[in-house]
Amino acid sequence: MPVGGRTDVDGVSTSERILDAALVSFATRGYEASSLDALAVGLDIRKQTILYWFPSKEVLLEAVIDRSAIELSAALEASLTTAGTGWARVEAVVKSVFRLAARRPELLGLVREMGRLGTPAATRFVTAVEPLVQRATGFLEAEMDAGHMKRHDARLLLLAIYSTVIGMLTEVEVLRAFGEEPTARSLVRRRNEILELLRSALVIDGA
Amino acid sequence: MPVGGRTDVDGVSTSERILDAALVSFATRGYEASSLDALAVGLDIRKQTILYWFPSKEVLLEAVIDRSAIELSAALEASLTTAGTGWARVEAVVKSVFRLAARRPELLGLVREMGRLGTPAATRFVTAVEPLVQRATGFLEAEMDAGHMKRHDARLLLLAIYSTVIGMLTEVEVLRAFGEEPTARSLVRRRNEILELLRSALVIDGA
DNA sequence: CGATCTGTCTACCATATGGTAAGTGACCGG
DNA sequence: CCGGTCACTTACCATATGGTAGACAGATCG
Repeated sequence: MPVGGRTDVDGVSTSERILDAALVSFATRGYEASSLDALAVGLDIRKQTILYWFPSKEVLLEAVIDRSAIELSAALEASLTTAGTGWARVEAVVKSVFRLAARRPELLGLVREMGRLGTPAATRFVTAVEPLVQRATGFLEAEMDAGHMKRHDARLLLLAIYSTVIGMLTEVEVLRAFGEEPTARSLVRRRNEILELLRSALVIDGA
Repeated sequence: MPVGGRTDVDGVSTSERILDAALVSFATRGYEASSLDALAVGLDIRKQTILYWFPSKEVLLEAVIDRSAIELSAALEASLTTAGTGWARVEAVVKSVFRLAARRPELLGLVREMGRLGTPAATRFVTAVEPLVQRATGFLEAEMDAGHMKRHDARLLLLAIYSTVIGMLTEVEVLRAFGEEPTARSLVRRRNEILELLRSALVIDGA
């Protein structure tokens, strides 16, 4: 899985450009529905160039997953580490996910695609992201033990938070049905609604 | 879109069997990734039989969408109509969605697939389901006005509820990452967690 | 009985797919 | 200046895809 190659004129190597395009396509159209031919055309490249860097479509998928898992983990680890305690920290993390969604929606889209690709692709991703889940549940449990938050099953709570955030970020068509246009303004409103929901579920009144 | 045909030995017409199989495939593998050939093999039928009932793959998709929208709407309208007021009603609806998810997970899966298929397929679905959204928001707003529930933006609240429920029901792989196996027992635990979350967000203490 | 209609089938086809084999030109160390 | 590697290419190929054309058997009906 060479992530190298000569840096192109615009400063991005071909293999990197391929990864970028593949991520977007896998995340929006789905892995099976994405074709190497279409990818190549979009990049103004011959299909064989793709197969030169990534000897098969499956290897390309793995490379996309690995890179995305790293990027995702990095962004979340960062926001999990910084900021205060208790509710402030939860708020910070949610906000950072929304920022990520605005900047690189494909990353969130890929997470959703994971469900479709069974073993081993999904396992690969799950394994890569699991430490993050551990950290997050650990944090939530500690805060609950310390009495800073209402008691919940930490793992299920995290799953619920995840579902809500990802759903409100990625279900564009459903959004339309609910009369929400996918604009930046709407994004902020959705973020605030989520935060309000979580607040009432987590914050202990009079603290 | 003939939904007729001679009723087969087992009491199910061929066109209906095709619709069933197509729904499952579209919902789990995705529309583009589903092939008529594979569908036919699974049904022990020749591909041309599919194309006899549904003259093209796209028409088949539309038929699947229409039928699913009807079934979905029926299930939800029912639970929206019955049961008490305020929180009890919200609880009833959520529970009915979980029941539906246990019985026919493909229906929920198809909803998620909608995001991928742009116009006109998604529009078709959105249009069919919109009245339901209207009813639901109307109900929520009335309850808030009557002071039975904490105030929220009804549409955004509904979107959040939807996201959480659908996410916790369909993201099997993410579930695995969170250490939740997709068993019936786990389903109940997830349902209860969601209900608890919504309770704290909606119920007015001491009412 | 013969004509027609209905449901399913066999026989094809153009195109798209992932992938193999074998080049081609630029650059680079000796 | 020359052999070799690197990045990318053209030339193919077997298979799978959605779809067309038309045959065939059984039911229906005048």
